[in-house]
Amino acid sequence: MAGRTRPDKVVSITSGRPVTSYDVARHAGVSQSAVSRCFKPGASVSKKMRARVMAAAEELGYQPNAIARSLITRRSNLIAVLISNLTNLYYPEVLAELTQRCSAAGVRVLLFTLSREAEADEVLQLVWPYRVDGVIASAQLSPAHVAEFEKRNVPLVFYNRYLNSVSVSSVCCDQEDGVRQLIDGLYKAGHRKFAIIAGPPDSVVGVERKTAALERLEELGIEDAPVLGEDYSYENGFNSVNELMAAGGGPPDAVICANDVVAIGALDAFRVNHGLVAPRDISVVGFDGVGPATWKSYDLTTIRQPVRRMTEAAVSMLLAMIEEPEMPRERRVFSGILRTGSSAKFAE
Amino acid sequence: MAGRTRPDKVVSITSGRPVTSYDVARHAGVSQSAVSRCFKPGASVSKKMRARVMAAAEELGYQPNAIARSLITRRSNLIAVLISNLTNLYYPEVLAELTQRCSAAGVRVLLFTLSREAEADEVLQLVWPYRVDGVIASAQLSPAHVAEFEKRNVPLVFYNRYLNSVSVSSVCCDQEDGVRQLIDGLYKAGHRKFAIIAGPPDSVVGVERKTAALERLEELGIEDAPVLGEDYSYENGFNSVNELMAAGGGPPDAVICANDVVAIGALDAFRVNHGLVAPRDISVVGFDGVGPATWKSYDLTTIRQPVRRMTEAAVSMLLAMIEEPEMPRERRVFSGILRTGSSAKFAE
DNA sequence: TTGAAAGCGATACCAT
DNA sequence: ATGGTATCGCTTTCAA
Repeated sequence: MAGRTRPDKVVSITSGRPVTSYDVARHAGVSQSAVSRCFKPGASVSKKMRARVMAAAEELGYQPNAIARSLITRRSNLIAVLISNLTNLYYPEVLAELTQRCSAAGVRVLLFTLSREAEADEVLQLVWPYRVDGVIASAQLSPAHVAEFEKRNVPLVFYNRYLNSVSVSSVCCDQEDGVRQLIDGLYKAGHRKFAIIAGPPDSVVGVERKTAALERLEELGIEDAPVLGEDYSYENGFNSVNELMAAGGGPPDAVICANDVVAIGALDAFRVNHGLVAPRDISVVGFDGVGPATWKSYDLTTIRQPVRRMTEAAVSMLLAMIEEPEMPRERRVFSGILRTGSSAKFAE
Repeated sequence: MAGRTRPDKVVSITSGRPVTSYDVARHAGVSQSAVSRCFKPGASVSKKMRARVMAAAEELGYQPNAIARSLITRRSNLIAVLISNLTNLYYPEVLAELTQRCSAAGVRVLLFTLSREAEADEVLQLVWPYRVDGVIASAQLSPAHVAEFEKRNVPLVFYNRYLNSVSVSSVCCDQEDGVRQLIDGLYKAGHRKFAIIAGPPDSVVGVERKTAALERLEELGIEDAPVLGEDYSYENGFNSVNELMAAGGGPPDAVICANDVVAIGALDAFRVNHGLVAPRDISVVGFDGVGPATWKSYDLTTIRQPVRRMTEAAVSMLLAMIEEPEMPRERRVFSGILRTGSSAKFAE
C-alpha cells in the first residue's frame, strides 16, 4: 500500500454508476445529510464542512440527482411547453425566449410539439407522469382539459390562446386592437375595397383576427369584403390571391392577411401572376412581425407582437402560480406594435 | 352513515395530492406491487386483476409517477436536445421532427437553447442533474465536453456538428458534396468569377462550407474568389454584397452563400441597391432548403438537407446507444438534395 | 452545526 | 399470479 498516491478516487470517477451523495460523504468523511445540506442554498453548514464537502464533490464530479430530489420535494423544476405549429415562423422565437427565461429562473423545459391541434389529449397523457410544476400552452385545449389541470393542481398559462368559457391565465397579443390599427391606417390612406385572407378556422387567434377585421370594416361602412383562405401558409396567401383575381371584379385596394407569411404569399402572387406591385397597385398587411417581414422584397406593414414582454409575462405568471397556487387567474393582453413598411399605402 | 352512495372516492379525486399506486391498491383491494405490475408492459398479471386495477386507476385518475420510476429503474426516459440558434430558420424544422420522433419512441425531450455557442459549459451543468438517458447536440461542444459524456456514460449524438479529434456519433449533411454540386453546376453554366459569403467563423458547418467552396474553386482553377461575411443572417448577405460591390471590379458571376437566409439577403442587395436581378445579371446559391427558399421572390438554387432522414437517424442512433452502451461510435453523412431555382444560371 | 433515520413513489426480487 | 420488502438518491425532521 505504500506509495499509492490516489486511493480509490480514480475508481469512483471512472466507474460507470453516477456519483451519489453517499460517495461524496464517504470520500469527505462526513454524513450523507451533511452533503445534502451543502447543496441546499439556505442551509446551516459550517465553513469548514462546506469546504470539505465541496472539495470531495468536485473531485468526484458529483451533481445532485434532480430526479431523487423531485421525488421528495414534490417539485420537479420542470415545466412543459406545448406548441402546436413549430413550423409557423412566429413560434421559434417564442420558444427560444421561453426556454431562455425558464433556464434563467432555474426551471427546465419539457417540449411537446403537436402536429395537429387535436393531439392535445394524447400529449397531456405524456405530460402528467412527469409531475411538471406547470404548463405553458400555445395549443388549443378544451374546457375539459383545463378542468383536468385544475383537478391535478397543475398551473397553466395559455400563450396566445384562451377560452372564454373557463377561467384560465393567459398572455395574449391584442389581435383586435392590432387589426384595428391596420385597417384604420389603410382606410385613412384611402382604401375602400378590402379583402381578407384568413388563417385556419381552428385557430382562435386566426378567427379572432378575421372577426375583428370584419367588425372594423363594418364600422367603417364596408360590408362586402370577401374572405378567403384557410391556413397560415405562404401557399394560402398565394393561392387565395389567385382565386380572388380569378373571381373578376378587379383587384381590391387592400388585403388583410392572417399573418406575415400569408401576406408574403399574397404579395408574391400579386406581383408574379398579376403584375401588381405594392404599394403602388395594391396594399397588403400582415401580422406578427416575424423576421422575413423586414426583408426588402416584402417590407411588410404589420403588427409586431411584443414577444419578449409576452414570454416574460407568461413565465413570470406561471412561476407565481407555482409558488402560490391560490393566485387568481389573470389575463394579460399586450398591444402589438405597428410596423409600417412599403407593402401598403398607409396613413397613421 | 346510511344512505351514503360514494364513500371516499370523490375525496381522493379532488384531494390536492396526486394519486399514487397505494391509493389505487387500497381502492382496488390489492397489493401495491400488483398495481405496479399492471402498468408494466410485459408483466404477468391475471385478466381479473388487471381489470380491477385499471378500473380503480381510471376512477382515481391515476398516472404512474415517472419521477419515482426513473429513480429505481435508472432510466429517466428523458433526452436533452441542445440547440444553439433556434432563430436560424433551419432549426425549428429539425426540432419539430426530433421531438415528434422522440415522442413516438416514448422519450421526452428536455430542451436547452444556447444563445452563444460558448454557453455549452453552463448548459451541461443544467443537464447532468436530470440524468437524461442521452443527448442530441446541435451546438458546438469541446473535446473536454465530449470526454465528460464518456465519463458519465451518457450517449451523445451530434447533429450537423462533429469533432474530428475525438470519436463521437454524429449525423451530418454532406456539406462538401453539397457545395461541390452547387459550384459545379454554376461552373458548367459558364460562371468563372465567384464570391463567397461565409457564415460565422465559430460554426463548424459554416467553416466547412466555406473551405469546401474554396477547395472546389481551386480545383477548377479559380483562386481569387473573395470571401466576406461572418454570420447566418439576412443582414450578413445584404451587407456583404454591398461591400463586395463597393470594392469595385464589378459584380461577380456567382455568389456562394453560407445558407439560404444569407443568399436571400444577397439577392435583395443585388436587386435593390445595384439593380442586378437573378438569374439574368447575377447567380446566387444558398444552402439548407428552408421554407422561404421556395418563395417566388427568391426561388433559390440550394441544397436541401434531408431533415426527416437526418432526424430519424439521430434519434434511432441515440436510442440504440441507450439500449446498448457499447455500441461503436458512428458517423452518418447524408447527401443534400439539389434544388434548382431561378436564383442562378445553372447546368446540371 | 452535525448525524441518524424516516420517507417520497415507484420497481424488482423473493417467497408463497 | 400475487404480496411483502428492499431499494433508488435525495430531503427533512429530530436528537445529540
